[in-house]
Amino acid sequence: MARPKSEDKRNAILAAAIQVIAEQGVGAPTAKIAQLAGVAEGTLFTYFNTKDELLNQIYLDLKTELREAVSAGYPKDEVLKNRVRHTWQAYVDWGVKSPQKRKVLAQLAVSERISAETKAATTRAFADINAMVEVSTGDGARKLPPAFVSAILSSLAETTIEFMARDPRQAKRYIDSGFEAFWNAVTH
Amino acid sequence: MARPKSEDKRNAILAAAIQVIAEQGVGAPTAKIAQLAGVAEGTLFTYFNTKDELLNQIYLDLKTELREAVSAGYPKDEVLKNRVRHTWQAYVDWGVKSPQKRKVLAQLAVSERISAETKAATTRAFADINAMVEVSTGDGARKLPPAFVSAILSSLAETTIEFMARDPRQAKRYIDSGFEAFWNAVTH
Amino acid sequence: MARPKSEDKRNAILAAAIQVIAEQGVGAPTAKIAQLAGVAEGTLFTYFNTKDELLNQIYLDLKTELREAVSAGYPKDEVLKNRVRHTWQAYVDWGVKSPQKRKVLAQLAVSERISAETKAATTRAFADINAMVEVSTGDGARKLPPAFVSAILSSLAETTIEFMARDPRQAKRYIDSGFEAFWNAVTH
Amino acid sequence: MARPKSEDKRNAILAAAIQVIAEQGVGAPTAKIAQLAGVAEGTLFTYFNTKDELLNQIYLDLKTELREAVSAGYPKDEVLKNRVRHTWQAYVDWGVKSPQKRKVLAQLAVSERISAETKAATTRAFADINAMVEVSTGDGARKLPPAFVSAILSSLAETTIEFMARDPRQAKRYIDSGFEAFWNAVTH
DNA sequence: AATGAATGAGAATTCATTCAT
DNA sequence: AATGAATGAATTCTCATTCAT
Repeated sequence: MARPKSEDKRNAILAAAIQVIAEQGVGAPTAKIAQLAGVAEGTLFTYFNTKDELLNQIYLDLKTELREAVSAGYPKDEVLKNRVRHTWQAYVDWGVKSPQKRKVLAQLAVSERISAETKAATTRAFADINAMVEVSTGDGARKLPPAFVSAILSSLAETTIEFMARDPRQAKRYIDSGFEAFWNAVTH
Repeated sequence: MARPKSEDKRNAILAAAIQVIAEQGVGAPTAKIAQLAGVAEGTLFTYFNTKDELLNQIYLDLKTELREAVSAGYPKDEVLKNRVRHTWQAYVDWGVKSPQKRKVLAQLAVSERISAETKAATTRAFADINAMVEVSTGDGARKLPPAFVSAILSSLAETTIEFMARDPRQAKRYIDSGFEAFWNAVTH
Repeated sequence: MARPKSEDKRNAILAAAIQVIAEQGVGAPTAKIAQLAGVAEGTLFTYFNTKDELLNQIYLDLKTELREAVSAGYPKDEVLKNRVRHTWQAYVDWGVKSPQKRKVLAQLAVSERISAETKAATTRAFADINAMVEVSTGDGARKLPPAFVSAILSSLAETTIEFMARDPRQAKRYIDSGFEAFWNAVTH
Repeated sequence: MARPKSEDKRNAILAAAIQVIAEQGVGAPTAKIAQLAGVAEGTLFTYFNTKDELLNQIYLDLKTELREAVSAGYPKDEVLKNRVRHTWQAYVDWGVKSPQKRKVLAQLAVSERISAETKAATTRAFADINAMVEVSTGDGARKLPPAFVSAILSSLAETTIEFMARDPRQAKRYIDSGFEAFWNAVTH
């Protein structure tokens, strides 16, 4: 059996697309992506039927990667705040480490080319994170909807990452202050 | 001396561009913008030399509009928390009222077509808001850089706006919770 | 009576057109010509109905100017060779002095925008020069058609002008050698 | 490995361009060229990156073709005058046979779109012809620079070709008279 | 008559996608 | 499956000319 399509090539295309889109935006030509991936222009289309399909796949992949980064090593036996802090740390670490991927995700998120279906799929994928967050913060007096808490975490983490990138010497300060801000935001 | 350039036409082009870009993204054709504005394709270019110039102008305009919305009616004699709350309210109100403009701003912000100069100009324009925020929150124990506080305000407001749009019946709840979250984030 | 149209403006447009076309070719925009002439874009068209009309006028003007330069001061009492030499000298002098006009004439001559009528008119205008040339060289043994002799004069003069422009220090040598070449070409 | 670029198509584009430019000038649309060549509009640009590149290639090709026409069958064992006559004849024959190519060459020569590099390349290519001319005429009393002699040959040949085209019945007479004129011009 | 904004038909490219090899 | 040439619709911008002022 087996599909002779090479997983390597597929990955090369995805990686090349991320790089080129980070530099040139969503309008980056498929030809340039193929070139950087080391495959022919037409080959790209044997792996992805359309450019939109490629774009959606990237979105999905990056969201999944982030989700996994955030989930990995979750210290389920630590006290509440430490567990949340772990999530925070993982999110920010991933963002700092992957500026291109972050940029691409931002571009795709606002582009009109990510289908509702793709968005729904990522939402589903993040459901367990939401759940975790719910547990984490759910016993406070004020009840914030878990999706809202998640969104706050994301947006504060993104903001924090940006300031860390802009001023790397203060990175430690930002990541700590950012977390305290988040913690206070959702627990008080 | 011939007919003067019409401020109306210029505004029509800007408005049309915002609408079309909100729908189709930054790649929206100038032809469609002109059509919606009710002018000939070529006319667009008597008001804006290039599409990029138009895009930068829109970015500047929208940022300015937001800034003014946020500044208007600032209750300088109120107690601290009320003043900040006013800013919050104004930001969120503007966002809720202007979903297209918000979308366009998001697209432009991540696009590669906004020049460094334009970005610098908006940063300068927002300087006084940062200053205001600094006063507002500056006497707390933890000192967050005012630009960071501003950024937190923006990101939490954006998040709040999105949830309000998604679930309008809970709008009041979100705007209040969002503010409390922000307030706790930056004052504790 | 009187046409309030300003002869000055008309001339300014013609002069500007020559300059701009010398630099940018026949495709030079009328807007740029108008600008250099110091008139509005539309004004150009009150003096010349179409761009082609302007082009044809320039062609006619320059040909006339050349013809007049060549005719002026014709020493009809000199011996044959001196009379011809005078013509030669006048042609070359004009060309050396008017590189832009020469360039424009060359561009227009090969362009498809000069009407047959315009060409015929210049041919007519040059008829007396041909006649003069005929007299000049007509008593030789070999009879070359006078139009051919004229054309040979032009082409050798053009060639000479080019070499003079390219290597101004040898200018004197070229103009003399060029004339001898022409004289030998048509009299032997 | 996919279909290779077709030399035929490339040549068809060049030929079509020559024809269309001869008719409409250098401003002829690439779309029309492509159409006449029987290829899609976009295909033209897989063979030539820009219109200017196409134009420069045509210039180079035509100059080369002329050079080869002039060099072919050079009778190096004939007496001096016969050798020069052969060159003359070849030049004029080519011109008479290729009115469109001649026209295009004339248009390109005065257009601003032929790069200095391209011009230099053609000058180099013609160096051996100049050399040949130098030998041919170099033992005369008056020494004309060989480049000047070459230029005189070209310009007289062009003039001759024009008169032959205008009055084909006298063609033989013109080509002979033209040659004698040239010969006398440069040897006396 | 003078002005310069308005017009819209092109113009040269670009680019996702198809298809012959 | 892989290649890259071929396609032609779409895009931004230009420009001669018209027209309101």
